[in-house]
Formats: sequence, C-alpha cells, structure tokens
Amino acid sequence: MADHAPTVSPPSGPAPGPSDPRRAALDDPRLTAAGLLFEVSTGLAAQLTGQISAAGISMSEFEVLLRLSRSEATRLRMSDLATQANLSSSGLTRLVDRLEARGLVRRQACPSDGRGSFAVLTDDGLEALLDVLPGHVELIDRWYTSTLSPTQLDQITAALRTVRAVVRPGAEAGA
Amino acid sequence: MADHAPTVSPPSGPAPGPSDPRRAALDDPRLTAAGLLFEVSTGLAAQLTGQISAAGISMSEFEVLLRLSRSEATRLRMSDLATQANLSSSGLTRLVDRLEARGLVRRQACPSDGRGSFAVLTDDGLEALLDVLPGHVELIDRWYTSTLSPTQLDQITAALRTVRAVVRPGAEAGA
DNA sequence: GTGAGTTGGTTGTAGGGACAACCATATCCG
DNA sequence: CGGATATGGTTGTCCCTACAACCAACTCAC
Repeated sequence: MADHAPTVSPPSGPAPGPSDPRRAALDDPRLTAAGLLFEVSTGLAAQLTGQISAAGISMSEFEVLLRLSRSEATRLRMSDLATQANLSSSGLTRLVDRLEARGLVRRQACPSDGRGSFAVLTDDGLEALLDVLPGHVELIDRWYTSTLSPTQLDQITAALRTVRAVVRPGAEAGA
Repeated sequence: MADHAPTVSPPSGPAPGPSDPRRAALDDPRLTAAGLLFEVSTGLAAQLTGQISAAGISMSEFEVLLRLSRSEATRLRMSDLATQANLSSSGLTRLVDRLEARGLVRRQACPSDGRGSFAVLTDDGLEALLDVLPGHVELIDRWYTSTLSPTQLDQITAALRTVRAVVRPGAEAGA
C-alpha cells in the first residue's frame, strides 16, 4: 500500500474508516454479477433438491446417475465421472459405494487397464433416474426456464456456454 | 404410467430398453440449460476458491464477511445472515464461532429482542476482506465478466436478476 | 527386463454443514 | 396476569466431502 499519498483519509491504519477508498471495491459491479450467478444457482438448486431427495437420492448421486445415463454404454471411468461431477476421486469412490450398495450402479473392471474401473448404470439405476426425471424437469421449468422469455433463455444459455468453455475446458458433453 | 398405449416398446417392464421413450427426457433442453447454469457456477467458484482460501478463509466465510460489510452498521441478525448466505442457522452459528475466534467478527446482543444476536464485522474483519477483495474481483473478471461482451453481460445479468426474484424472493440487496 | 516415475482408485482422518432436540425469550389471548 | 404457542440461537449427532497417504498397475528409459 502506498503511504505517501497526501490525501484526506488516514494513511494505512489497521482500522479502515467508513470512507476508506478501498471500500469502493465492495460495490464493484463485477462482484455483484458473480454474486448474482451464485445466488441463482444455489437458489435453483434449493428448489430442486426437495423432489430429488424425496426419492431418497442426493443431488450428487442424481448427477452421477444422470451423467452415466448419458454416456456411451451408460458407463464412465471413475476418474472421468469424478471430474464431470466436480467431486474428488475419494468422494466419488464413497458415492459409488453407496449407489452400488443400493444396486443403482455397479463397478466393472477396465479390460484395457488393470488399474481402472468403470461405474456402470444398472437397470434399477436407470429406472430410479427415469422415475424422478419428469418431476425434476417440471421444477426446472417452473423455477428457471419458464421464468424467462424464449429470447432471454437463448441469450443466457449462449452466454453460459461461453463461460463454461472457459471455466471448465473440455466439458463439452453432459450437463 | 399409461400402459394402454398400443405402441412399440414393452409396456412397463422394470428393465427399460435403450429405446425406452422415457429416455427422451434425458435430452430435454431444459435439463441441459439447468445443468449449464450449475456447471458454470461451480466452475467459476472453483476458479475463485484458491485465492480466497490462500488467505485462510473459506468461501462461506468470505460470503459472510462480504454480506456483513455491505450491511447497515456492518452487522446483521444471525437469522438474516443465515438466510442470505444459504446456511442453516446451526451452520451459521458454527461459522460465526470460527470467525469470532479469529477476531474477524463479534457477537452483539440485540437490545430490542433478548433472544437475538447480531454478528458484527470487526475492523480486523473488514481489513481481511479488503485484503482479498481486489484479487477476487480480478479473478471474477478473468473467468467471468471479461469472457462476455458487454451486451452479453448485460443480458445475462438481467436474466439472472429475473430468475433470482423467483427462486430467492426478498433477496434484493446483497450479492 | 528392471527400476524410476506416473496414474487410477481406495482407505484413514478431519472438518464443515444439516437435521433434530433443546433452552430462552417474546407474543398472543383468555 | 399467566399459560400456550412461536421464534431466535445453540448444542448433539451424523453424513458427506476433501486432503493425505497408500497400493496396484502402467509407462518409459536404459
């Protein structure tokens, strides 16, 4: 910090007054924009969580089932699945443990790599997913997509796609 | 499920085949749109977390400090703060415990309601916040706001504002 | 091939957050 | 006023997730 500025406010005290010029950063519109994004995301998630958890599965579990269902042969390598679901590898190990215990997923050794495992969606797993999906989509519609005009929805989707390409490079497939 | 449709696929077996019509829901564009929102939100958060946690504070703690800093007299009732930060009241109690132990926040009894407490930002707390804020805003710019054209940023912000009003009614102030 | 280094996945452990139960105070109403 | 109910916060407990340490298997260089 520059302490040679002959200005009004105290030079560099540890107790910034209410007119500390650094406080201007608190109102930076970019900060607000990011906060808005987070609020909407968590707010929407909160609206969706009830229905999913009423079916006895957590949001993370739901995402894992969904991603598996959309993958080739409804299976994915553990590490890929962890990346896609934003989980640590240990976190995914435990999550798949739980799903496997309930028969919604099963593990499959990778033939070409002795270390690797696939998580494979079982018929029961797909069934469970398809059971909750219609209600889930309806809630998304009610709390998100239907609240925007078609044009706005297109705009926000395009913008989000752009940002995703930056913050999550190489995550083109899946949602 | 309607089992009277004289269509091609098997009526209602527990093992849905790969051409189960219900699988169409997996590709519903609304589901994709919501997934995109979540991916961007978590992806951006991941990019921001490093800098904040390098300063020894968690994202939740950062949000609490930020919201306090923007509030009247840099203080907020515990319950209001919990709501704004999307935390349970017990979660906030523990979080404020930690911040208080580090001197970034202090509790203040509410004079008009013997049950209530305020969480008040201390000078050290404001200082800690202002220390990390510039770098934080810069990261937001790099990973979010600067990746969009001004027009796109305006569009997405307007759209998000609309959605927020729906999914988080009465959260007009703060971010 | 054999050893060094890397990668995929699981296990030990710790921390944060949620839910439920609880206490204290406030409010409402007879 | 006094009991019934509601509200604000804290505490007990559990679950989920991350980080670190670990093991097994693959790759590469020599």
